[in-house]
Amino acid sequence: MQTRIIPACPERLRSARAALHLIDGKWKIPILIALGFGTRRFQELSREIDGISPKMLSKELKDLEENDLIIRMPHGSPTIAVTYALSPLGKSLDKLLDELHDWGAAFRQRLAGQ
Amino acid sequence: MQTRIIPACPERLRSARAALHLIDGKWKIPILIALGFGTRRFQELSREIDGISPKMLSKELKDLEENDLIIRMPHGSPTIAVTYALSPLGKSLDKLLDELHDWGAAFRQRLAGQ
DNA sequence: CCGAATCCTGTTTGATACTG
DNA sequence: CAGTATCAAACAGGATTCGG
Repeated sequence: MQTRIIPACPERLRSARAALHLIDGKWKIPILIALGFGTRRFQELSREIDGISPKMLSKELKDLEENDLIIRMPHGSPTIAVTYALSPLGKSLDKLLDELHDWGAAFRQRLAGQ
Repeated sequence: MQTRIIPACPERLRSARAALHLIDGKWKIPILIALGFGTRRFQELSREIDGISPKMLSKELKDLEENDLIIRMPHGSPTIAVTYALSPLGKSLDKLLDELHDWGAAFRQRLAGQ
C-alpha cells in the first residue's frame, strides 16, 4: 500500500480538534457521562466521580458551562443548592460517549482475557 | 423510543476512563486520525499535524506503541526510515473517531452559523 | 532522516483548609 | 452545600542540540 495524502485528512483533523478543545481536561468526559444519567448536584458529582477535588470539579464545570455543554441551575431559597444538567449541545454528545463506552468496555475485556 | 437499558453510571465511568487513558494527550487523536488514512513516516506526520514538535511526536508515538494502538516499522538499509501504521486495536477506534469527526464538524457549522 | 537528551518555562493538578 | 484560597508538585510543551 502506498502512502498518499488524502484531502479529507486535514478536514478531519480540524473537526477533531474543534471537538477535542471542548472536552479536553481530565474530568470533563466523566462529568458529562455522569450528567448523562440525569441532573446532579455539586456534591453528588463529587462523590460519583472518584478522585476529583472540589477545585477541579468547580473549574471543569465552569469550562463546560462556558462552552454551553452544561447548564447550571441555582435554586436559592432554603439552603443554597445548585444542580447541573446537560444542555442540548451536551446531549448531542451521547453517540460519541456511547462509542467511548463501547470501546472502553471491549478494551477492558481484552485486558481481562490476557 | 422508550427507556432502554442503560449501563450503570459507575460502570460507564470506568470504561470511559480505561479508554481515555490510552488516548489522552494533546496529539494522540490527531496522530490516530492521520494514520487512519494510511501509513505515515515520521516527517509526514510532522508536516501533517500542525504545530507538533518532534519531541511531542516522538513521545506520543511511543505511548501509542506501548499501548498497541500503532505499529512501528523501521526499515533499515539506505537511509534510516520508519513508518507507522495503525494496529488492529488502533483500527478498532475508527467508529469512535468517526463520531468525533461528525460531532466536531457539526459544531464547527454551528459556530459558523452564529 | 529519525529521533534522543537537555534545559527551561508555564500550565495543570492535587491536598487541604476555609468561607458564606 | 457549593464552592474559594493557598501552596506545592507534577506535567506539558517548546527550543535547541546532538547522534546513528
